[in-house]
Amino acid sequence: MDADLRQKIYEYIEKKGLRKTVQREAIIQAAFSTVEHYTAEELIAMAQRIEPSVSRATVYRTLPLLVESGQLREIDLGKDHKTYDPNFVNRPHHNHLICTDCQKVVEFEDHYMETLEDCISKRLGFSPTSKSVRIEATCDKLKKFGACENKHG
Amino acid sequence: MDADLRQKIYEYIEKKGLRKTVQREAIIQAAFSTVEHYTAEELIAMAQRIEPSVSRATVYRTLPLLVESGQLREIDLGKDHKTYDPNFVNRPHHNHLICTDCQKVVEFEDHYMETLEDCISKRLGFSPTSKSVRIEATCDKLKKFGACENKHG
DNA sequence: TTAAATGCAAATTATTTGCAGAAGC
DNA sequence: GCTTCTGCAAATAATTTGCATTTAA
Repeated sequence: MDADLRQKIYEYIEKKGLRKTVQREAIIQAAFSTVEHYTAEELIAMAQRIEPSVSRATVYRTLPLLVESGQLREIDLGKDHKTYDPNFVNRPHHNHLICTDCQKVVEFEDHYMETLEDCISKRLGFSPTSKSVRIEATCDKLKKFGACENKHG
Repeated sequence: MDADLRQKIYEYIEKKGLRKTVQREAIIQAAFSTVEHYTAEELIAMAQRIEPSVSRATVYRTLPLLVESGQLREIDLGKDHKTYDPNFVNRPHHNHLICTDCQKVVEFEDHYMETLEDCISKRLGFSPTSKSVRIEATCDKLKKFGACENKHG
């Protein structure tokens, strides 16, 4: 886990007058031990592997902290649950493309979109704080070869 | 309500071998009687004003039909419920900006984004089927004048 | 010491579903 | 007449919360 990231989180926790607990420690450890997206439920499992006393409630209470601190991003992939993305610290401007064939999520960066976002917001009289771009798309491989990497069945 | 839109929906219903019922009729009527975004719950109320026998279950069962038919769009505004947008037929390429001060949703169109979407998808080996761009932003008016149109309190 | 954090289990909220009766074709 | 639809009420699933207890500072 990135030392700088850890420091930023603890700075945030301290600034807020919050406390350092073994459960939080484990959740933070787990939250940034991967570059994969995960759900709250998955994070519970990951954190419990580090510290079995971590409960569902504490994870659900800690997730908003990590998001507020700016180190973790909550993204919407069109599912009925929230998804968390630990990669925004390293790549703050990336977006997501979701394959409608295999549900795979591909991250991509595009700097024109940043510029556009600024233009649009200014044109409308706003200052952008965050954006989310989600593109759903079909896999060209599937169409050509009848197969898609992750496609089941 | 747009006659063409109505026709397209009924074409879809017929093509699917589905039936025309008073409840569906009322829900369709309600769904396209406004240009405002609405939630499922709000649509229930609107439809019941037209036909009191409309139930929650039927609205929830009809919404996916309207979305599949391509006449209604399900959008995500970062709330814990789905939002429906009846304006995509007229403005298929619009996106949404959400004011973090007053929660107002501003629709905007940008054709560069369309182009970008195509480029990005092709670059990655996909064909886009739908995109959603959501920008969250603070209101410049609020910053300058300490007021934001819809801001409460 | 004292305010904050925890686990548990119950509550909440949006949405879905099973079923028996009603209605379209 | 045979399905499809419907309303109802119960089920589901993700997330939140109240409370008694524990723990960090």
